Amino acid sequence: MSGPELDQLFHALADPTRRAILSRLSHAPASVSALAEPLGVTLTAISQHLRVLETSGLAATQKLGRVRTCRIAEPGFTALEGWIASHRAQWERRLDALGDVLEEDD
Amino acid sequence: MSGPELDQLFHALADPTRRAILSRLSHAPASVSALAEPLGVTLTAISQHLRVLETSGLAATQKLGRVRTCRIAEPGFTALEGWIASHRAQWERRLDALGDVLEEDD
DNA sequence: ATGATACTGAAGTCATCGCTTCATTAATGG
DNA sequence: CCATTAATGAAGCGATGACTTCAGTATCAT
Repeated sequence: MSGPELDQLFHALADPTRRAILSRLSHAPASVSALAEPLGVTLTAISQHLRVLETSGLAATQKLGRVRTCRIAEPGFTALEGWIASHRAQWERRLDALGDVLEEDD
Repeated sequence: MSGPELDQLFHALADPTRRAILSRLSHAPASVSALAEPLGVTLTAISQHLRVLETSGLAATQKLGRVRTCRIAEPGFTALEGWIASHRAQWERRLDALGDVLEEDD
């Protein structure tokens, strides 16, 4: 889970169209055309988004004939949860420590 | 947890300098100067990063005198974990379904 | 008051992003 | 074989991103 990989991962998730694609794929696999149809963008745009999702490990695709079938992939989500898990402990300790200080507020 | 908020959140996390800031702050609060020192960038750059982190709910700052003290904030991380939690079930169901199909691979 | 310290605002630069159009390749169906 | 369909490559465009420098504003110490 190196730095550039995390850059790619979070960057991939930062775009609403890509998150919509992921949401769609988490329901069922789909072709590029099927993904494009409800999103109001070009096939080309979807292809580009898919490349981003693929290199960040969030989606995987497979071309059979002229149809590319896209689905959710594991490595991206594993990396995401791994990063959060590796920081959660410190966050919670820090946020608890803040709670002690913030008793004058609110 | 609306769309634009998620955009901001993931965008904030996509930058290595900002993640370094968060990592530092998850250890202890720090001033802007203290954050800048080990990162090899300008004070101005840190100020700009802090604005991003603050609007995405990942950090909070407070200026006393001429020193701005920065610390981890809760809403950002809550939103992050909330988003993941709301998708994990479908992902896992999907990835399990893939496992059944991927017996020809690897 | 004076000078140093801690930061912020404005403006500019260079790279990257998301998207489009146009052209092309490749597979499929009549 | 020919037309349609599915997708990709190339190139360009407007917008945004990360960063810098330079100039300013407060605050603090002496």
